[in-house]
Amino acid sequence: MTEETKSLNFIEHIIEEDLANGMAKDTLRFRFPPEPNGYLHIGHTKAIGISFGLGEKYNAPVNLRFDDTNPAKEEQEYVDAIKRDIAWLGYQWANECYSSDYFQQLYDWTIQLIKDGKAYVDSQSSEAMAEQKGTPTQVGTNSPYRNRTVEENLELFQGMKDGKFEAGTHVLRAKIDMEDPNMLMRDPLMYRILFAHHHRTGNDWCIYPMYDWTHGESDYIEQISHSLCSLEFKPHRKLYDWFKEQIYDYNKTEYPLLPKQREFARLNLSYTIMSKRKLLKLVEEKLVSGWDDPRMPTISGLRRRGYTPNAIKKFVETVGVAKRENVIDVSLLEFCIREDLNKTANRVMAVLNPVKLIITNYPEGKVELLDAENNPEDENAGSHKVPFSRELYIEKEDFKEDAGSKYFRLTLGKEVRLKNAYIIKGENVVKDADGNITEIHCTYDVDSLSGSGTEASVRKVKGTLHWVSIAHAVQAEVRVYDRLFSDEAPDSHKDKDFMEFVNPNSLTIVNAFVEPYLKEAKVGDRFQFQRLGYFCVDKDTTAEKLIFNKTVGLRDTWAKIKPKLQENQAKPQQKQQHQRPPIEEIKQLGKKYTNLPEEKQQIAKEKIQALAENVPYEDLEPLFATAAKKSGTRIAAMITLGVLLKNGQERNGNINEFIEKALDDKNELLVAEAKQL
RNA sequence: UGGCCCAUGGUGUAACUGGCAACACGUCUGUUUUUGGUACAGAAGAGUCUAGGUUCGAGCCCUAGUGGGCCAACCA
Repeated sequence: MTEETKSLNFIEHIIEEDLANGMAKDTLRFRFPPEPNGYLHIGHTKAIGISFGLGEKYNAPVNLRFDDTNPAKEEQEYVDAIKRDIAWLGYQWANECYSSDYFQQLYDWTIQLIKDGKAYVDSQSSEAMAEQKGTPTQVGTNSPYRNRTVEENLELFQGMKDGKFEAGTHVLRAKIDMEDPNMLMRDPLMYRILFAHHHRTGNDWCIYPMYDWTHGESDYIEQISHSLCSLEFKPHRKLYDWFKEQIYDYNKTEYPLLPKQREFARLNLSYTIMSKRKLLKLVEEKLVSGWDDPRMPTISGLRRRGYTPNAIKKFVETVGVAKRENVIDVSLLEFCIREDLNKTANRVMAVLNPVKLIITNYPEGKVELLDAENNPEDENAGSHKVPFSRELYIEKEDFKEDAGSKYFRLTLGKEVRLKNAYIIKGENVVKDADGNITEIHCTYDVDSLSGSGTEASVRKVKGTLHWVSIAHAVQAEVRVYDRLFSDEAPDSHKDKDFMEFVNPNSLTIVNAFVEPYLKEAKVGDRFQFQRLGYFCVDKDTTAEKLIFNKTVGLRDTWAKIKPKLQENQAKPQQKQQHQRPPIEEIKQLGKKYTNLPEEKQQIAKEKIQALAENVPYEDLEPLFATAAKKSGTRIAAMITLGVLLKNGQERNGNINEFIEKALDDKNELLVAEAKQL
């Protein structure tokens, strides 16, 4: 058994506890309840991963339930997209459910509640009701309609259902407690009149149930054991429980299990937004090409960008589940996709920013078909042929006339390897009138062909370049993406709208040259463009035109070195430490002082003494009052005091008292320090 | 002038109350390499928001403070 015991997250702990307390494993059941009012994004992926992941872990069913109680915002397009995305991620739902399927049941229960005096029709304006609701710090007051008779309520509610009233004239409210500190308990709305076409129920209803009433009861009807949602629903839990307890009496034999709502922190990603409303705005204002624009953090966008379900799942697994607000660094997402693609994507060569390279000693008109390994990480990936000739394209970035020793690429008089081909040496350059390099001339070592086994072929050269034969190159459009927002948290600024941070340069279209092998590529195929990054074939590709999306770049150490080299010449600069006051550091050192082994204690003492040089007496004095038992802190204070006294601090009553008290202490270390003073 | 939730390296998540707090990403070194990728080896970086308390012993329990989040849609 090499099974590694992974630590459980808090939700798994809850489930394990429930199981331990006698809950039958086969009653476990979960659900993912999106509202079909937009596309799913990477944040939803966490919720999906949690509930579907739990389903897999416990072999329990997971329902996909569309929370479709607001016909004004919801559309079939979104239902289809949501199903497509979840299926693409590789999850299978047990049942496809719709809250709207429960409208009748919900209605029947509502009649019961009215009869039991637990709900009433209110006929005020929304403004009047809002006023009576109070505020978070102020209790509410009862509606004048709160005590309508059951008969009157029944009749009015029937009228609402029958379409006898205009929208906004009446609502149905639960009768709970207008003084509850939780505002959701102050007679929440259960139904409103809405003359709108519903994507499933058409015009059958003109009253629609509200979220709290619908969601919890949908869970109950489906007998969901654990209803998991994000943190902002925590206050709803009290209402969730209230409704479910009222209903329980009506149907306990049919629906014996009471679901349990638990909340986790939603996922936030740096440099992007996670709000369907805001994403919709980007779509509507055409800042992106649609919900599936590869720059969008939607699942559809990520898919089109070239992300894989595995990478996304790994990502969600890695970020974990907890209750504190978090912002995940995009670098983690990028790590996950690179890790996956590194193992699975075939290597090819493509030049995005070309400059002509002529091998002057290579015969004109000669073409060789060279072997190119598809994937060094996968022995079974095979290889393909790549044509080589006298005139090639290489990246402009890969040549420099005057290069320093840190530059491993092509320069005059030095040798580099052309990937899968020969070793070449830079000879000279041809420039246009403006001084731009138009051609690079080089010579090649005839015996150095990759894989030929000759002595020359195994010579070590500093750099390896990718290239493509001009005569054989296929033109392709490459869409290179930068982050959609320039700010780390675009929607977290009170004073600025997230739209202000939209990066105007998030898309760059490049006309690239790719090796002919790519002519066969199909929409969705993923490749590594050697030395550049991962790319996938976009759905806009036609028979005439190949289009690639850049998924993510390779890790680029050179990109990090380059600016440093320039910087070093520019400025000497000393680095700014984030400084905490020295007394704070002393307190910290002191806290653990007594637990340290002797050797480390000595080091800590020296540190304290050094820090003490910069401690003003006013900072130290409060520490004299440290509780007797916190001897570590007192020792640190004593050491500090020693330094201060040495530096001319005068003794006073407080100081003497502190020393006296220390001399009487049972901690020997403290006594020793005190004696020295 | 309320209620609820949260607080652990730069980021995210762990840690049965018990030995100088672990893992991943990120950062930095080095080795290998026909990708300045990958892989491998290693390093730096927190002493767990603060103050009290309980305990022989607290990141974990209690109290208070501080900081952050959520709650006043006929949205979900």
